[in-house]
Amino acid sequence: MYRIGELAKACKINNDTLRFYEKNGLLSPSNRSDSGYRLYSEKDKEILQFILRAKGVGFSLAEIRELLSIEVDKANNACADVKELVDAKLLDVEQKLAELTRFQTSLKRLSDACCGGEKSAEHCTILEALESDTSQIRHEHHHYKAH
Amino acid sequence: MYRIGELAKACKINNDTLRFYEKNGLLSPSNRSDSGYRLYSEKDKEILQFILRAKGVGFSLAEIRELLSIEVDKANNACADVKELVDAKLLDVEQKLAELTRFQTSLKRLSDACCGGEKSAEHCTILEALESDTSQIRHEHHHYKAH
DNA sequence: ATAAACCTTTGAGTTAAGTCACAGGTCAAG
DNA sequence: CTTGACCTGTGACTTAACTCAAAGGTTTAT
Ligand SMILES: [Zn+2]
Ligand SMILES: [Zn+2]
Ligand SMILES: [Zn+2]
Ligand SMILES: [Zn+2]
Repeated sequence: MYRIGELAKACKINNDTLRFYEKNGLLSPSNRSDSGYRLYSEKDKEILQFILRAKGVGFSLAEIRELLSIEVDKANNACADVKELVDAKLLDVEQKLAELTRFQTSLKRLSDACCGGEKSAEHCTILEALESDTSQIRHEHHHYKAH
Repeated sequence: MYRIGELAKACKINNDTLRFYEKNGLLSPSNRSDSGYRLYSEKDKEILQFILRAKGVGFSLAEIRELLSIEVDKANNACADVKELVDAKLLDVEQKLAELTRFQTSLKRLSDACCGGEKSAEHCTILEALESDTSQIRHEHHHYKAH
């Protein structure tokens, strides 16, 4: 049996995180000591590691709660159920990737068009691009590489 | 001069968003009517569009505040200052991309290893991977493509 | 003149995943 | 027997970017 600080240290998380997971229905200690201290079993530790691994591949706590509810009753759940959760998350991640990739492309274009020199920003192509309607950025900078 | 609702509608945002931007030092209307209504000028509208475009390439409001402070005093700022903001954001975006890509890789590997069938999840490779220490996922699923 | 649509301010709620502060109880060592 | 490390519960705070509610004043149209 681990006390809260022992388990937290072993898994490199904060004691409060463990209390937080308990409050949010992810992991409750199997026992309490006479004086009310939380006592976690090996099995509890395994569940915690499950949670941390799931976090490590991008699952939110709400999603992990779903995974856990399947975990504890594998017999009455199908592979399909598990895979569905993974595939939904994958879609989610890919949508975020798509948005970030758009940001990256735009930012790169902005950065590349700007000379980055020490003279006045009065004609900086980045500011011009943000001021104007066009989403296209002119790659000719009238003081490009010059200043 | 636009009243708040007119400008909001023209730019497809919520009235409250405009009030929020004002409270947060991003955009204050140039005028008020006798009865206290906000009155936005064409110039104000352009600043709002600047803000929305900057949001569109991924900048946070705090970052946009910095961009705006350069915008209003271009003469005393250099291209370098602007480019620095863009490059910092680019780095930021690329770090987030890296993390999401790691998630994507892991999730794909998990998904690919699971048969997704309708039989019991008792031996689902996804759950096994999350239960076990190994970050490697065995691609042999003892009921892979079978069930 | 009255209803509808619009505006004002203030302040609270939302989401996610914790983190921290407080006041006090418990346990082991010396 | 006292110190220090640990534990308890409750509840407030954090970040970001809004969004909504309430109570009331203004404008416009009919
Ligand atoms: Zn330049
Ligand atoms: Zn520039
Ligand atoms: Zn299967
Ligand atoms: Zn499976």
